[in-house]
Amino acid sequence: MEKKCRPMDLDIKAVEEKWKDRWYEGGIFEFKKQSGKGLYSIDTPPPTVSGALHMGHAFSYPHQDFVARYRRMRGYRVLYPWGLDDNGLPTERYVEKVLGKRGSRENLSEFNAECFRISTDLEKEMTAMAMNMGLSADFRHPYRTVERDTQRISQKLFLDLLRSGTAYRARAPSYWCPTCGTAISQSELKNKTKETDFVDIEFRGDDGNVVISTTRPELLFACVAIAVNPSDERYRPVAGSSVRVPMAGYEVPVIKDESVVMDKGTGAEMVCTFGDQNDLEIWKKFRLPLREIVGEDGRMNSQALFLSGLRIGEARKTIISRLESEGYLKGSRKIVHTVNAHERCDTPVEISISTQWFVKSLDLKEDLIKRGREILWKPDFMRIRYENWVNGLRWDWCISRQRFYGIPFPVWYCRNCGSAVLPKDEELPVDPRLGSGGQKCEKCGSGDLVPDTDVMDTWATSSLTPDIAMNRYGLGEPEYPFSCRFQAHDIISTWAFTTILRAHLNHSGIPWREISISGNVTDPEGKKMSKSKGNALSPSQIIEKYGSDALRYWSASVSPWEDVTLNDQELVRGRRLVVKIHNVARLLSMLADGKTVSPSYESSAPYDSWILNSLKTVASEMTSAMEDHNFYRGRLALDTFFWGSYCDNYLEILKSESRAGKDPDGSSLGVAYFVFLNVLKLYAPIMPFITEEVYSNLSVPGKLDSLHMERWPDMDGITFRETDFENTLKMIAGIRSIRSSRQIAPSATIPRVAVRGPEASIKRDAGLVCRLLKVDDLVFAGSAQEISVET
RNA sequence: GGGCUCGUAGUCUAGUGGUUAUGAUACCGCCCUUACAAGGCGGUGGUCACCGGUUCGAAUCCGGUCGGGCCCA
Repeated sequence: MEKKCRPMDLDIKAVEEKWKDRWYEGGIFEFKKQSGKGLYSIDTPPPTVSGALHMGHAFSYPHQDFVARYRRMRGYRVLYPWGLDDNGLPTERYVEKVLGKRGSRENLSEFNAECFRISTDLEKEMTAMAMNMGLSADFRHPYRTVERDTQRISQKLFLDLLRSGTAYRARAPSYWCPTCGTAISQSELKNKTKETDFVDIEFRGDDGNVVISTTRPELLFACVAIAVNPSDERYRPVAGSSVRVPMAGYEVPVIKDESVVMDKGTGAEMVCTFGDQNDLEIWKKFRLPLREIVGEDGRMNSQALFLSGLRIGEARKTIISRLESEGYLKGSRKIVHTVNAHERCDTPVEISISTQWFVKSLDLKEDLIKRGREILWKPDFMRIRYENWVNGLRWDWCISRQRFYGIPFPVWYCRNCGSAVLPKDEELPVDPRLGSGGQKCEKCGSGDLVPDTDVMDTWATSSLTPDIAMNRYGLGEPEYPFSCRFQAHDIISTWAFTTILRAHLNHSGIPWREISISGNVTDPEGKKMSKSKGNALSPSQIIEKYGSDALRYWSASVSPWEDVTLNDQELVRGRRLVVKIHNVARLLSMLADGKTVSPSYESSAPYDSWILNSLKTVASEMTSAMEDHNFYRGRLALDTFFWGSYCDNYLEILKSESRAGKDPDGSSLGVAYFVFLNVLKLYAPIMPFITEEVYSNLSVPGKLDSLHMERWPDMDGITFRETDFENTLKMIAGIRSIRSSRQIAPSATIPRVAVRGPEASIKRDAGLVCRLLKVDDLVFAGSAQEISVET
């Protein structure tokens, strides 16, 4: 069935385009450095430059913007930076995908130039999308994590860590991704469930044999011990003896350790360097020797005997068949288990020994938890997740990556004496890979230097976003810490953690006074939205269909830390609200009949007192919701007030009274304008476009260039006349209900209505109700506490 | 397996011990009414996941079970 549509005189898209251009070209959201109090600084998440902005951004970015706009209206100087995270593995992999080739050290400058060019193009798109969302960030002064300034800061703060001894270079175990050919950190891992062979291998010894179970038979020649549980009776005879590694001709001890699970496989396991985290723990605890058999390229090396040169998967097949033919294989079954994989490429990671840069964090657990508690977490339970992560740390933070496109380590090594050679701070940034710049070794004076060829982990730089933003906007240590960090809960263990760590190490403080956590976006089935699942919608599709204000309205449809479902209910409602606000403005201007109206709250009419007091309540609810970052709570209260009270009742009454000549001096119209102007201000942070448009057309004196420069409504100091109007509203509802159930058309009059209830209210507003609802005769039918209506 | 968290009409959601559980959306009925049919008015729709406990009283507090999400092993 087709709906009849009146032509719409509101072009939402054109309105949004118009204001976007004016705001950003007029630079009204530019940060102006000033001394004095009242700075509100936001540490924003610079999106990773590895693809377009997605619904996760569209959900959480408006939250920062609500707060930025709210704080601005409260008179704060708001620092709301716009940054892009465009160095490191994610961008590099994106570029490799676009170009269809791999980066390499041979043509480093060329490859990095390509990375820069391609990411610059993508960043233009990303910034345009952020503007489409109506963010009030300072887009004129964006920062990039790959630019020279950032490199200088990142290198400088790294050198500070080096000089204070909290950054160190060591040959130590770290996670290694064979596909990306680089070390990675604990936080870059993800779980992957995998079906694999769980095989039993016999180790023979003079004091008896042991059959172990393993999922990593290809690491047989990296075996350095057999471990059994101390309370396992089955292995009492062999515990403490030595057994021979099959086909390898060397012996390993049978050791006892509580960590061995007795009912997993045969209850005996082989300890390899390194099959998993547990191997590493046992290796450290028993000071076992090291046998490295997997090379950096993911192939087995010469220590792996006849497996040499094979990839891990091939080596596994080969060793299983050899063990079988030689009679060492005692059993095999398929199991599904979880392995650690690299989040960027899905490859199961290895643990291997290599020389890497680390930042101390294991020794700092207590300090880091203390720092976490100095910060106000919104909501507080997210702090628990942070503390769980800190308590569960098992590695210092490995920050070096054997990749190309990133911030280089500002370090050379003297070929003569081996000591590290560092640049002076004023020489930064440097790229040692491109030459030495004439440095000499301080110890021996040699100029024969080799560069450090690694680049920093992307988090090593994005953990410095407050420092980067301060530098960009000309602020310094007095402005540290920032007021608030906004980020999603899935990166508490990466971004929040590393930023708190760097603040502790580099500033001996906290990075921000508050952290505000947001949730993820799920599809209507509750699944996390992601490109790989094919369930992702793009923000531009949503904006195209519903408008940016509606998108923002949706993003205020749950508590921000909750995961939100993308369904169209709130988007539909948001767009309707845009239209509604527009139409209210039209009605008011019709009632004003071309005149300028001074908003005022001087009126003695009961309905005016009622709406003014309701406004005061809703304004204070909205304020407290904004302070708590619970935007939905505020939005809900405002919706109910605006649509339910103001539009559906107050304006209907005003219209009817005004036409009946009951507002001769226009004092009620002044109240209507006063309330509407305040509604616009209260909606302004959430729906900046339509409110700005309507404000700009409103015929009231004393307007500013932009609604967003107005002061936030604060009515605590105003006392409005108290009048009971609830009974009148109940009369109206009762009569409307009668009209509807008897199917009386709006244009038809009702001859007679009888009302019971409080006499004073009924008699006072009988005329108003009759005019509003086309009732000829409203009679008082007797006193009662509650209003009841009959014909 | 552990930590955190969520579970309320078809769908989304409000509600931190007290009337008959809040709105929205969807659906149904009436209506183009001089702001608004992208609308108005009215209405149907709920075992507040389940089990037990505390209490005069529980969606709410406590314990357990089941199911979803995130993080970790």
